Amino acid sequence: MDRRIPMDRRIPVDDRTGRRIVPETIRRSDRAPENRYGNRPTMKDVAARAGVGLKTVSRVVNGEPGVTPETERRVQEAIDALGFRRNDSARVLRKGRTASIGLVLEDLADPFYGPLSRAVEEVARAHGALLINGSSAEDPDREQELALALCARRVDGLVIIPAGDDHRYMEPELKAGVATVFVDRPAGKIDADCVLSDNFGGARDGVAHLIAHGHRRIGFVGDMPRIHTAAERLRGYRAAMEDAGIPVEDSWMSLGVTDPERVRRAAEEMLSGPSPVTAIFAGNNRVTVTVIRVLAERTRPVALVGFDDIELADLLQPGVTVVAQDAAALGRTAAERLFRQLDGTLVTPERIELPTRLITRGSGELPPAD
Amino acid sequence: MDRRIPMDRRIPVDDRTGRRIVPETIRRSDRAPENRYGNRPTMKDVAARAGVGLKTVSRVVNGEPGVTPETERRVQEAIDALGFRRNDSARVLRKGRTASIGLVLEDLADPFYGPLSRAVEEVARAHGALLINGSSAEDPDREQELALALCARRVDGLVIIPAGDDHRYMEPELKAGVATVFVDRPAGKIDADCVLSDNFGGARDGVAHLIAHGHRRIGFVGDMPRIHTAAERLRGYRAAMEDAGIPVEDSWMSLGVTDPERVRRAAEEMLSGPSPVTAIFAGNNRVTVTVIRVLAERTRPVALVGFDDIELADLLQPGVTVVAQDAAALGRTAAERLFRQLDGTLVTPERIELPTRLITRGSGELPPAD
DNA sequence: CCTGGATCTGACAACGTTGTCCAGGCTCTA
DNA sequence: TAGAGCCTGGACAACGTTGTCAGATCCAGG
Repeated sequence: MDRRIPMDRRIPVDDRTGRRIVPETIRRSDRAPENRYGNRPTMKDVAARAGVGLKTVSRVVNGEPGVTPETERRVQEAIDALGFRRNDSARVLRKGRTASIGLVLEDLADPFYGPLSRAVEEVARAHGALLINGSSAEDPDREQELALALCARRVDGLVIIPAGDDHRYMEPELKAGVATVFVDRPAGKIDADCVLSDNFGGARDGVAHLIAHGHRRIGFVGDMPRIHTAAERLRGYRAAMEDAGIPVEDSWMSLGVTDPERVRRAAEEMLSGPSPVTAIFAGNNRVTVTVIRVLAERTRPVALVGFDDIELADLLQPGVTVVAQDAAALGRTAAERLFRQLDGTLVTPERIELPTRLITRGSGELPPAD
Repeated sequence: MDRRIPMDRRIPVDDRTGRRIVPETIRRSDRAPENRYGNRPTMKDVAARAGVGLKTVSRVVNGEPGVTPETERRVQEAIDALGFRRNDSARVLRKGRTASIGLVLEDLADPFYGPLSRAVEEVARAHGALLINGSSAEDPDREQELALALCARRVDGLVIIPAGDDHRYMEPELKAGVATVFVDRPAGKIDADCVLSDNFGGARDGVAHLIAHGHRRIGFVGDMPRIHTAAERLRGYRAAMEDAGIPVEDSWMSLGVTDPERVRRAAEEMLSGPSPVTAIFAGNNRVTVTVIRVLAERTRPVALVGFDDIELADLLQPGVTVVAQDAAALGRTAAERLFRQLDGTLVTPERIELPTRLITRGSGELPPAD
């Protein structure tokens, strides 16, 4: 066996100075110095300027031990002089954790999601993670596209407010270890963590509240039953009516109509039909607002309970009685579960339901005006 | 000069076998083959399974030409079988553009920022970019921390709603080519793109509106003048008063008080002092809400104009007259300018002011009740 | 049968960071 | 003063992708 060290394996040495030649460095310097992030200096540049090795710079940047104060000072100086900022993209590639989580919202312009999103962000921040988000605009395809784009970014986890009802597209991702929590609405066709409001119980209590105040002809204005929350609230309405032994007439229900103009018409119809309702249960905040407008134009008082709280509800005449969800708690709970999945503390998917709260302000306590 | 190659610089050789030791490679192969993103397959894995080269997979994934349909089918099959998803982190590192922009908000729970943020997201989406965001919670340090963290992620650009008034920390980033637009409030101490509402003009018009309805003793409840928007609105108030030749009394102004309880006290004081105001101009949406509450408890009617529109303002008694900003337009304009910076279409920083709109609903048209 | 092009394919080197491991200098003890 | 053990610093190979470039393969035309 040949034990000689082949010549060409030796470190190349400059003939004149005797200094070792590090070919990479030399080649790099005579290329156009433009690198792609504008013109960001890299650790290599910092190292060259400080006259230290690459890894030493890395150590300083990451506060790792094993660097003399003097060296550290030199490196820090070079960092400041060059305006160096570590490239987290590269870091992520190397480390495998991105320290970021994704949030797939339904619509940020809906005031319900502001506090929810804010709560998720706070939890993420507490765990040192950034939040990447996007809105599905209630479109299942867009939800999927967004969720998968976030997975391609290798977010550590995903909080999803579902627009669709089939989430099998997430299966490979779940298998690959992407922590995932569905919030506000459950996941469809897969087994995953969900954090929901008690939509059924909340609606049932709200309607029962109206019944307790003497109403029997109670209208329900809700969203498409395809949406889980809408279906549950409808179920709550039916349950409360059934518990009270009141048969529900079809003309008292409006389902799946959401744009204000048509909600308005639906409400007006149930108020003036052959057996007009004396109270309305509104299935979500946007419907509630429209119904308030309709009722404001009428003289006969009609009782109203809305699902979701709305700002200024207490200042209206009468104040609006609502079944309030705690949007912030939903977001917080979901995000916390997500990080517990990442810890490994949490393994089995669960469905968590947070209670709702009936807030009486007047509109729900009006007696029936027959 | 010593021209010898030091022995210890030679490639290490195993004493017994004489073979060169390549430590990394050898060690790696007997390490667990688990890679870090859970266990994601890479292009290499796909290539191996499809029996093609790495680059061919890349070509298929990116829809590049030059792949036989048959090869493409094989690759696609392998991709599906393995559940491969391209790692955008690595892609970003290679390509230099992240196709993501950052948004530094003040507070997502504030309803004003929902539509703004949503508008930014829509524009980003139209340009194929993701949105990474975070809230500064009105804390300048947190704003800086967040903005720099986003830069470290190498976002292509940044939309910032400033909390602080010194943005020199962004200088190296701007120099490095990070597109940046400040929105709602201007950048401090640096020259950068800003998209603002016409806070001065809006406030002046709002106050002039009150004056036109006969008011002379008009209160101003605003935020800290350190905040640009607050300062401008105060300036608008003063200008309108001066234009009308009305000297302003100190007791009519509350500046920098923001928590509801203290706003309430401030409002009550200016309503019951020695020269009580007959109208109030509220400097932002949160103040407006609190003032509405105070006025609702009083019998003497007091006129009110608020800056920022609030939901349901039309349903209160009386309807609340406001100076409305177009939050969505602010966001859209800012984001569009950002992408034009990235295009290279836009070079010189500019300050853009969007007009506000006075919406009369009743509260601002009440006559003075002396 | 060879040549010349047009396809298609794959090796290889980046991108900027971090983990591993070794070298060289130092201090401390025997 | 040697040997053992620390401390500091640096070389090098990943991470998973894409750009470059050159090698295969094929077919038509001479």
